[in-house]
Amino acid sequence: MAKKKEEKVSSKSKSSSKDKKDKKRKVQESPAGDSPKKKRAKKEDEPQEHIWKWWEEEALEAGIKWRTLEHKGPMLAPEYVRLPKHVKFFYDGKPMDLSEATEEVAGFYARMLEHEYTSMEQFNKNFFKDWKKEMTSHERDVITDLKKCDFRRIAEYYKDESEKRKAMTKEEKQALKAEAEAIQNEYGFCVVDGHKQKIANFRVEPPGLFRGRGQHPKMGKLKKRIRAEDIIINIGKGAQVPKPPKGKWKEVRHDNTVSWLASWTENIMGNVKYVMLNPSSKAKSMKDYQKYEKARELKDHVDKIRKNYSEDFSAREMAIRQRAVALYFIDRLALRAGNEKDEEQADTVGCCSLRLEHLKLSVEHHDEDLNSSQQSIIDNNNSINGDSPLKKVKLESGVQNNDQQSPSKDGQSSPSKNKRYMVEFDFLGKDSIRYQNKVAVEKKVYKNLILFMEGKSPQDDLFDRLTTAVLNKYLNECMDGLTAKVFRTYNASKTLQDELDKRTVPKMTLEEKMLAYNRANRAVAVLCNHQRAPPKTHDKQMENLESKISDKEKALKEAKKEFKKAKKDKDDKNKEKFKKRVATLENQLHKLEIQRKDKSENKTIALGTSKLNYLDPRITIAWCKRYDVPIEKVYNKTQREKFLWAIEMATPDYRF
DNA sequence: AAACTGACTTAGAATCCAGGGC
DNA sequence: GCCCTGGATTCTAAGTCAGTTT
Repeated sequence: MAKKKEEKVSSKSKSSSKDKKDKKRKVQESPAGDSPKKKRAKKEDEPQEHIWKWWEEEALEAGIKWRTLEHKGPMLAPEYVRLPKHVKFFYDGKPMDLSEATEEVAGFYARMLEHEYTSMEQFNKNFFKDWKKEMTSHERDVITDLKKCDFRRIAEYYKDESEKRKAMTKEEKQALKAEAEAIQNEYGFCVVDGHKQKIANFRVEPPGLFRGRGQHPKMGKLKKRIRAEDIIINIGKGAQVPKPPKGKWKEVRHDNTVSWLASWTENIMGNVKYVMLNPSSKAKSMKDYQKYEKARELKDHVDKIRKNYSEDFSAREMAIRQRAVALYFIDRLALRAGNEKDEEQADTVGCCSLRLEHLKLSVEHHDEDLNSSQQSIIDNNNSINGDSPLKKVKLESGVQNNDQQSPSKDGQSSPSKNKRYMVEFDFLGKDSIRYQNKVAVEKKVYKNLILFMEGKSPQDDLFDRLTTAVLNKYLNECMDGLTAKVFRTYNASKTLQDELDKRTVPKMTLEEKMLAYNRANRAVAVLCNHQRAPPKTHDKQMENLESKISDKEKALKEAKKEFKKAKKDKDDKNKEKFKKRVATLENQLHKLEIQRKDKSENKTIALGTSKLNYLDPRITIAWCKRYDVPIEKVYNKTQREKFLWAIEMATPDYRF
């Protein structure tokens, strides 16, 4: 199947690039194909009418993002529709009519009533304060206590509405779908340098209550409605400027050094928000490609860089030692750079912003025992070219690096003592995701950490002489364009490549190959600490699987019995029959068991983020081609669109 | 050199929806 | 044919990092 796609996209024709008007349509791909158009009613086939083979074109000059740009502007959020008269808000037990603005904001809160946000003090405090600002002076006089507010009727109303939507007839749903499609076609695309490109987010964010992650000081604040007057349109000089549905744009500009189509400033954090292109677009794809090329470039420099920072562990200047140790963490543990943050944001950290309270040091005295080194860093570091990232040590909760960990055999150790210098990290990182990891580090690193901590309090910065700017400036001297985040990309992709090499054997079944792939992917997700809340249904899902498995086991047992019986009876016909059945059942059971492993190992690990942002897609595609795994097995439609450039470029022997 | 601003990538949760099992 | 589950998609917050301003 992967074949078909290849042909469609294939660019063997050197002539290339002028095939702009390439009208070739999926529908007529194979006149011989015996499935004419019976699938009409089905979802329209992949709409690749035209593929922009930008990789065969000459690049635009540095800093220029486009030559021409046309679009219809963003779609504004629908106007607020008032509640029916009978849907009442109650204050202190009594129904109360609200002004339009007050009612709208009440509705935002009502819709979140089920959510635990509404039980958080900070959220309620912020909400109430902002809500009051929307009230008339009369309302403000009456409504003085959030606890006396009863939003339940409003919440019910919205719930009913969404139930109604779900219960609509087929025709109604169809109509709605058609409408959505029309909107997508109208606003969802733009034209860049003559090529139609999909837009990622053509709808401006609707008003609502701000939901920060973690302990966000601004949670619950009112996110204001964005009007045309707030929006800057960026568009080609010659292009027709879209008309706002109401009012005027804040500004129309023609800046081809940026890639966004529209922008506005959001009122909570004061950040600029942008309308940008979809990942499948040339602009995004090319950046993606360059990102991985940059990471590959690091391969040629990383040995030197590691040697340098190891030497810098003993530098005279404290700032340099700090830089070295921070870099060591970034490199070996795939930590993020860690910019400073202010009090207006959740308290989270990355490498450079670590505080003393985020790490604990300890020395462990181990009997000489090579087995126990399975997850320590030491073996990596002590060997001259230990070049794989440090693995996590299992802490209380984590789902860890799965199968083949040979349990270390205690006891048979020699009496010689072996000191291990341990650092235990525990901090909240991006999105307030907890990073917990205990690793053995080099002695020099350990001694430096003690030095950096001397005379400080827990809330003080570990690296007080270091900022991300300083670090990145240094990195840029090591290699052109090198920054802290390149290490994450590099280590992630390298890990995938190594793990796939290690885990795949040609004779594996497709399912086994997929398990191997997922495990390789998982190793990366663990490295990068990509977590997710365990799906609410996880336990039930596991139960379901278990019962399927035990059913299958029963059936298998039964079949085996029958087989034996037939054999004894010399009943050749049945013998054959049950032999076959046993084989299929065994096969099915095996698949189920693989599924079980996969699912349970995935409980709290999110594979998507690394797949989408850290793993050079060419590694995956080459693996697919080499081991005859259909690309559809690893990448869904959206992902195939995003990685089209890689599908096109990667040969079976591609290596990161 | 610190603070600020802007542009862009990376992130997990929420919501949507299709297709497999009954 | 209907319902439920789980993957796909959407959403937007939260990072990184460079350039500019103070």
